[in-house]
Amino acid sequence: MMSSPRRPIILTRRKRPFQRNEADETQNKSSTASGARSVSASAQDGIRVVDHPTRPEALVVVVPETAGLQSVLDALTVKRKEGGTPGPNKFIFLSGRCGSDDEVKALFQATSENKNRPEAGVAGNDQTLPNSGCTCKEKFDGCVQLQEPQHTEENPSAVKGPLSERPPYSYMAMIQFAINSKKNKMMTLKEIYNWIEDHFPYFRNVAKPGWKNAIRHNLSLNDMFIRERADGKISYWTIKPEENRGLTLDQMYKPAFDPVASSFPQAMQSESSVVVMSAPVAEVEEERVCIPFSEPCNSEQKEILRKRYERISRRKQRLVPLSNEEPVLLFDSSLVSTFQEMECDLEPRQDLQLQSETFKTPDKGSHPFSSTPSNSPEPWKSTPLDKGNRSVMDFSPIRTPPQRHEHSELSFCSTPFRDLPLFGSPRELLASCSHEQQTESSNHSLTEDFVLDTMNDSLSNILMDISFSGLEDDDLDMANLSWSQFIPELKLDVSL
Amino acid sequence: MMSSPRRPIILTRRKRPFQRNEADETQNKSSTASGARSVSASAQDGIRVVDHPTRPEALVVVVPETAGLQSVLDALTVKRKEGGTPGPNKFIFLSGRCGSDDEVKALFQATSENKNRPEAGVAGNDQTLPNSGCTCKEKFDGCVQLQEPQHTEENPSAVKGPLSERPPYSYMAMIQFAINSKKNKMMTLKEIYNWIEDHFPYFRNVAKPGWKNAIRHNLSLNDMFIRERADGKISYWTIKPEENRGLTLDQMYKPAFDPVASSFPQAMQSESSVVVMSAPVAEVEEERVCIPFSEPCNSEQKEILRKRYERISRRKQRLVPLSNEEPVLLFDSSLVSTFQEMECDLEPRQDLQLQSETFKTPDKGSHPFSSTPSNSPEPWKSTPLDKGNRSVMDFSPIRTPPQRHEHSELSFCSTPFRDLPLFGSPRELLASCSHEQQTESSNHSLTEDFVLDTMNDSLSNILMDISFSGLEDDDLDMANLSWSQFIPELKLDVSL
DNA sequence: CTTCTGTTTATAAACACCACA
DNA sequence: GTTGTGGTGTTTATAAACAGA
Ligand SMILES: [Mg+2]
Ligand SMILES: [Mg+2]
Repeated sequence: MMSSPRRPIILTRRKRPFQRNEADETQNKSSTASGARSVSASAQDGIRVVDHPTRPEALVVVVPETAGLQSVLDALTVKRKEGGTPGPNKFIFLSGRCGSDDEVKALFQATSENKNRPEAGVAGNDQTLPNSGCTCKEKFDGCVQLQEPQHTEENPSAVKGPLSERPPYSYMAMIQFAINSKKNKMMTLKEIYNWIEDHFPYFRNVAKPGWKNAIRHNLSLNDMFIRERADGKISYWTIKPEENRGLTLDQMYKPAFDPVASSFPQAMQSESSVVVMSAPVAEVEEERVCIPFSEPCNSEQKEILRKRYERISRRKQRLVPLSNEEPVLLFDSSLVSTFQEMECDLEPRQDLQLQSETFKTPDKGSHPFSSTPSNSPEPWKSTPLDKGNRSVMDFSPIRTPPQRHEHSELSFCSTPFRDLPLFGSPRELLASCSHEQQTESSNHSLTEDFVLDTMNDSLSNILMDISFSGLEDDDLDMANLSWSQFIPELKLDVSL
Repeated sequence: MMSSPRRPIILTRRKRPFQRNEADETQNKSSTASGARSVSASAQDGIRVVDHPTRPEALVVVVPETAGLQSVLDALTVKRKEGGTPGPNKFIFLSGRCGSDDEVKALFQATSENKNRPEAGVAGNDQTLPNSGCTCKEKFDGCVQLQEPQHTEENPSAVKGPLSERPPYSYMAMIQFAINSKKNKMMTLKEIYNWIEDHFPYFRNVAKPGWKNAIRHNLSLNDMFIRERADGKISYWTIKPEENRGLTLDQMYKPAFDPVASSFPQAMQSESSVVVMSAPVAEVEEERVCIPFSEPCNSEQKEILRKRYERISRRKQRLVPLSNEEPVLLFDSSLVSTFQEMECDLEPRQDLQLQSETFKTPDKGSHPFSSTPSNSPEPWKSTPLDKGNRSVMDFSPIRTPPQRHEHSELSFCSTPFRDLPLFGSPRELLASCSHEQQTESSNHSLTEDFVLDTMNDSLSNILMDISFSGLEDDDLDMANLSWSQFIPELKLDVSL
């Protein structure tokens, strides 16, 4: 029934194209009119740059595998000249053959439309936030919360497909989803409960009440979740900004049984690769977040990338791909091979057997011979062929090596994207990018970093957040930093 | 049967004097001849300074409650003049009325005699350490491992009283005991297993094999335990030096059923207080480890001390005293009242009831109403009157606020006491001690720090380790730093 | 007094990784 | 060389006790 206790298993590599079910174009109801500029695809070397349908600060870049990095930069430069000054600062790269621009936009419309749900219709608990002395800015568009479509009371049973299947996300992941869904990135415990119950009815309907204990346990135990007390009595849970990957539920791809996310166009489900990465929100000076591209990479380069990965992620154990009914996010296999040796040989999976009873209740067996309690020494009753049931999503907090400050005090009015700019200028980004290497082998190109940082988020989620403070929407005084000025510099560094 | 999962419950406040059983003076077999100097008690104001029976670097200072700090310093100065140059640098303070000097020495003989057990007689696994390319110094006397009395094969059944009662120590504590028992403060996993099995036969005899899983789990999860790989294949587990409290099993007081530790003189079991604290081994510059004395302390001072405690200890939740069959370490109640409001009103404890079945097997109940699974909403089947079953020992790692370095590389030949001196000079100690305060209320005296740092180790274990590098036994070139020169400075600072 | 929130430990489990047979 | 295999290490889940508001 319940899946195994260990579940970093989030986004898994898929083997075949999805079994696409039909009810697709039914929910194209999202905000195509709100922030969507027109699709302006500048076809250079087959590259197409498409506005994100709902997020004006984001661009979707469709890159064929044959296209070089130079072409991408050119295309972005052209696109930059078309747009206004506070242009997009987030880039979602799709590598591989994709359908039309509308299909690309529909792709992100579907996933960014976050489960139409009344955000404040549950119990009225959420009103505590805007009223309790919090003077946050009301409109902040750099954040993730794109929904609020004022659907009052849809059928909450349609939120998840089977209505009560346990989501494939760990508690740590779900808490991050919940907190990152708020503008100010802070939630009370009760709000977290409600968010999870609303988005995953499993916990409201079938889970034992102990799941709330588990939530509290995770909040306390994980260093990335910190409690901040307002002057009043209520305390909010936040995510350490320097460890926040900005993960949100809408970044996750929902498998076919999800009626909302299943509207992927068929053409994209075969060979495309979606690479979306959330950069850490706080200051990141040592490790760079770069565009992932598949470049050939020899073994020692792999080793360098592996070590670099270990510096960035707190995770000590590598993640590996695969599974079928877990949520899947498509990506190009050539990206994987640089870090994990292409273990895509998944067996046909004789599914069932004791499928529904693999969860072993504790205290039952008292296996007297193995120190790991479940390593049943009788091999005939082991769970059949769990190989292949692997994943690649890394929800672990970001490791920030020096850990300079013990975490800032409670700052209510801060939107992390604004108060904690990644860099003061594009030149700072590039300087730190090449500065990092010069101690050891200083001759590997920038594209290696791309691949590396792909590994950092386990090849699944790379949203490049350049997000200079000078380019923020309301800091237009500094916005004369030309975006196209940034592109040639990057080009220069790469060609070196 | 098994006690509750949550067990920071280590050293508990006791209510009445112990039921002292008789087999006491039988094991005075320890190394009185080895490093024991003669008892030289300099009675000033009733203070007696006694050499530690087995540890030449340590002094036992018996301080009546009426004695002032000045008297202690005078007594230590006198004692210093008697000894040689590399004099003792560890001080164990006994406050309260104690017996004769021999009784005092017998006290520490009994407890420091660490469970006579052949250290290499189990399976031969321990030989990996001295042979595997480790070039550690063979003789290091600043460490804890005092046993090795070459008792080949005593009855291992006599190690613990009931032969298979679960020890009251958490896994984290036991791992610290194990690792700190080694000279070089590093152990392989197998060595840790063996040490625990040898010292607590419960795990060899009655525990389910899952306890080894728990050990590994603790090693991995706790940041204070770090794995260091030699160039070879074996990997050692160590304790982050800056978080190591130096806890050892022989610092713990064993209750009466323990035949070894039960040899406390009767006179000391009534009103004495043992205060032993291990200073962190690594560099500690912000927070001072000071002598605990009971000084009157008003409420705002308490608040300062409480906040300071929170800076030092990683523990977020206060510890509270009490229990009866748990190991007990005596301490003066006036020390407690400064931090924890003297909650010594323990009920008479109607002991049994479902005493032997309080451990609830998971998955049994499915309590559908409380998010903490065991909060059985039926109050009639709750465990009876657990109030009073409290403790005060803090095994949590020491919090080092800035966390400057990511932990040094694997240094095999280092003995932490030598390589990581606490201070370069006594003056540095005092400077940092008074330097710490000057930001806020700079007028509270040094004795407040004493009380505070008592709180840090939960009023139970304070071993003052002054341990200047210049006073180390083989660095005699710098040893002309007079010890008596240090004492007046401290005196000056205190009287200020 | 209870309930909710928060902290800490214990235990089971899955699985990754690796030395070694 | 490959290939299991068992020991070691990491991570998550769950139950539980208990502190504190
Ligand atoms: Mg936390
Ligand atoms: Mg660890």
